[in-house]
Amino acid sequence: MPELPEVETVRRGLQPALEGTTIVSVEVRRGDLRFPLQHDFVSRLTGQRVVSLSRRAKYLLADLASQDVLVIHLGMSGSLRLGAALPQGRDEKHDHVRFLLKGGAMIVFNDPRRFGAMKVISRSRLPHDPMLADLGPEPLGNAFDAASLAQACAGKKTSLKAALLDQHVVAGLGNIYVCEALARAHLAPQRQAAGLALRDGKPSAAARRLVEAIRAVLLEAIAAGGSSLRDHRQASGEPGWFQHRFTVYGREGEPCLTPGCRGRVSRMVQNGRSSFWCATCQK
DNA sequence: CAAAGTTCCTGCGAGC
DNA sequence: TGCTCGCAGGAACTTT
Repeated sequence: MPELPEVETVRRGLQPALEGTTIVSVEVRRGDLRFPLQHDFVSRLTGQRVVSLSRRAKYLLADLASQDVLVIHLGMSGSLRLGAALPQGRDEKHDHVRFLLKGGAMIVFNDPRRFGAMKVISRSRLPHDPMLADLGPEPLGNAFDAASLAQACAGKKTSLKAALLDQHVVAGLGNIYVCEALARAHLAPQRQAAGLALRDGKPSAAARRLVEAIRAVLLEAIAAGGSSLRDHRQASGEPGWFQHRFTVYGREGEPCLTPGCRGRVSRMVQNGRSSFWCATCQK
């Protein structure tokens, strides 16, 4: 499941092949992704030079010389791979879009569940596009700190878990990294989000711990090439390695890894999603 | 308005 | 062994 670290890993893998290169042709094998590809998707990309490849939350943004931007979201099971080799367990039938680049390289969008999305948007309209307009701050950016997180959670009646999954609060986290960040911050997922709110104008210690935990877990995961459960691969085809460093995700019944804690990892369902946590050290 | 529920889709693993 | 079934989940959309 590509969350921010997985998307960033893909971005770094593709950047050298893509930046400064021209898209020679685009082959659409299945255009019915999360929503259908635009009618002029191919024509707006063909012959265009890619100026840069960047990322916003879980979105990849390929800036084109034409002032258009190709926006890509990998959804649940999407991947972008470089070259022709098919990753293990992948079927060519899920290769939905192939980009042939000048020089002969190819980038392939593969997505069994077709929850992914692609769209070409003019650069000037990008900030107003519904996909990106309402996203919260980048968790690794300067705008995200304990005060802003507390502000975003103020008055929320939902759980902390639900708030962190809400892309308006902070953009780029998914189920795995929310579980991991809460474990590191020793905060229970079912805690009220509003409990992080400012106290006497200052962010709570919990908010500060949480921001640091989010940052740390994302940076470590990026350094490890992301997490590969079923789907994610680095652009090279290599799996990421961070799944071996999960402290709670997928570890129901196993011992808590917090030093000195004798608890075990529990699982519960919140808003239809699994939360893994240690009831002993997450309060 | 906010929050919870539903939906999209397919592969996989558990259980019979 | 081979089948069915439930689960996984991001985000848009619908309902409460």
